[in-house]
Amino acid sequence: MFAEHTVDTNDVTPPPHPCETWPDNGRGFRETLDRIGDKWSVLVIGILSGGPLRFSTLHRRVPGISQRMLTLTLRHLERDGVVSRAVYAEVPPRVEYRLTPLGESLRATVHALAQWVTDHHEEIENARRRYGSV
Amino acid sequence: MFAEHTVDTNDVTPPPHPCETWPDNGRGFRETLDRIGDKWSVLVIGILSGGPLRFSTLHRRVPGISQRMLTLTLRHLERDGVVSRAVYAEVPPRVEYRLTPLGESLRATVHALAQWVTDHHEEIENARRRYGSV
DNA sequence: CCGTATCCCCGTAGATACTG
DNA sequence: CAGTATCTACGGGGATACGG
Repeated sequence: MFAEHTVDTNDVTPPPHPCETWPDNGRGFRETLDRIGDKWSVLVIGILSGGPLRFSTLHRRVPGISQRMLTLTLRHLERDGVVSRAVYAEVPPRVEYRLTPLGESLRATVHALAQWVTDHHEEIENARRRYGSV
Repeated sequence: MFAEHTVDTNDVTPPPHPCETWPDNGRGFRETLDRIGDKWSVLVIGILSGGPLRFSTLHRRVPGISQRMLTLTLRHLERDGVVSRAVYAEVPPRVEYRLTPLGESLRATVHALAQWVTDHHEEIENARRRYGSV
């Protein structure tokens, strides 16, 4: 997938590219990436990686998400096999969401992404200010 | 960041919170994530991680992107300090894009993401089929 | 070759109100 | 509590045509 190419700058030997074996040159990649790369999925996955949570708790922990979007996001993640949904026949009703094994396998990556964003948030802010108004 | 703890089945007792290191409880995270998490950025970053490329080459390598969206994506990445743009006064004109050091620091994460998607693409497809039509 | 400028569509997402 | 239902808007993004 991502091309094999040598960089002229110094000794930057890039780590081996994992994506050479892609069937349709990235379309499938994009398609799947859209699933976990939409507006809320990564955040929800990250929060659920701390353990199972019920709907309302999740709603409180995802800042700014609407009830509707949380529902939709969870449905999509459930459909894609990343999140599982358990309904407990109680009063009051209780629904718990948790990561499936597939979802768990995303933990490290999501955390890495979150870490990067955390580490470089300021840097990006500064770059944007330097760039001026766009 | 996202909590690493294990949760018992009832979440009555407040568990150690994810996102503790974020100033505004995740909003900044989402804000920054939107930048690199839009429709094309991750793909462009991944492809540029193979080395500098000119516009037309990039255009060919990002399957399905329109000229307009490639331009916009590159501008945003440039603004955020992830990509740099070099214009060479030649005939025919040549413009090269490459990752900045900040962009390079994203390489591992982007590749991890790409790897995950590659590894689990099929699995997700299957899950979606099992789930039925939505 | 490397873009900008326009037009326009349609999906995403918010607000609000209502149910099991 | 845990969702649906509906209505609406906003803007992302494609198609196309044109400029440097």
